[in-house]
Amino acid sequence: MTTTPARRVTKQRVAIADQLERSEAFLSAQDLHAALSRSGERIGLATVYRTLSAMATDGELDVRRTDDGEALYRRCDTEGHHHHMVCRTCGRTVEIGGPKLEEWLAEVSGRFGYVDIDHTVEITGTCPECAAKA
Amino acid sequence: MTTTPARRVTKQRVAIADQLERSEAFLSAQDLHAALSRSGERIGLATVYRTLSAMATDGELDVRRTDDGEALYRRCDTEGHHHHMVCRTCGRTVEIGGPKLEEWLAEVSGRFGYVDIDHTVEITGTCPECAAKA
DNA sequence: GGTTGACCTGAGAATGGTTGTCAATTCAGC
DNA sequence: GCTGAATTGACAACCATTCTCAGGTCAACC
Ligand SMILES: [Mn+2]
Ligand SMILES: [Mn+2]
Ligand SMILES: [Zn+2]
Ligand SMILES: [Zn+2]
Repeated sequence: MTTTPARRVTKQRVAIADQLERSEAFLSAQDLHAALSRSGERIGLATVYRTLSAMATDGELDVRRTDDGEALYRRCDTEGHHHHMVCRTCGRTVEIGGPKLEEWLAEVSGRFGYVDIDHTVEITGTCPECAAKA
Repeated sequence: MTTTPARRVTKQRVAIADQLERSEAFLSAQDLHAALSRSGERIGLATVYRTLSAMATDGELDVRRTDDGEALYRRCDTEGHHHHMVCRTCGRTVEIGGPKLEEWLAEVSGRFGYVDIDHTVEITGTCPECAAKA
């Protein structure tokens, strides 16, 4: 029985959640902090990091990692297990799931005797809009 | 026609390659440097980073990222496109590929009009040996 | 086996994202 | 309103990784 710590609704958290709500793409903590500063919100960088981390833990956000290790966050619209297909140009993201992938996983893991399987799938491509502009 | 820079065989690179050769698991640059120091090899940390990076670029190594962004390297036994199933306990890794996954990718990306698709799949589980010990 | 020069090394400084510190502030229940 | 735990933010600390550059080393060619 872990005592769940009380969660407060602060001006900062609302501002961060709003910003995430209106973004279709994945954003870094630094990105978000810069955007908030630009729009007049004066929020500490540490608070942004803390809030993003907490929201991710609560499943409200998806996390992704840049090739050089930077963490990117985006609101998660889908409940339950799923994956993402991200546009490498504009960041537009589609949430994806499907039994075919899971079947393949079960088959492959079974073949080698691996159990208690976890997996992450990252798909990157160019979205229709960006492809049209090219 | 980019002039390929000459590659030299130095004591340091041999030591690093050897260490990688005898490891079944993914290792970080720091891990590797520590292991080399322990076995008497006195190699600069910067050299380890440079060498791993170069080998990865040449396709001799696979790279993986920890959840907190640390880069892990392992010798790659397979030529061409493939994925990995890693034991979360001992690091033992199986190289995996298959048309079923690629078919699924083609179908999904096509459905949303995404083109020029790239993807990474990370599978984590418990290998038969480690499962037996549990 | 000696010369030569591009390549390579390593100690230390610098970088940059992220987390820790802690006094001051702010929610939220009473 | 009062009160205390939760939260904030300026700043320091962390830590993996990269940069710098003076000195060392490989390999080709005599
Ligand atoms: Mn999602
Ligand atoms: Mn491989
Ligand atoms: Zn796009
Ligand atoms: Zn194992």
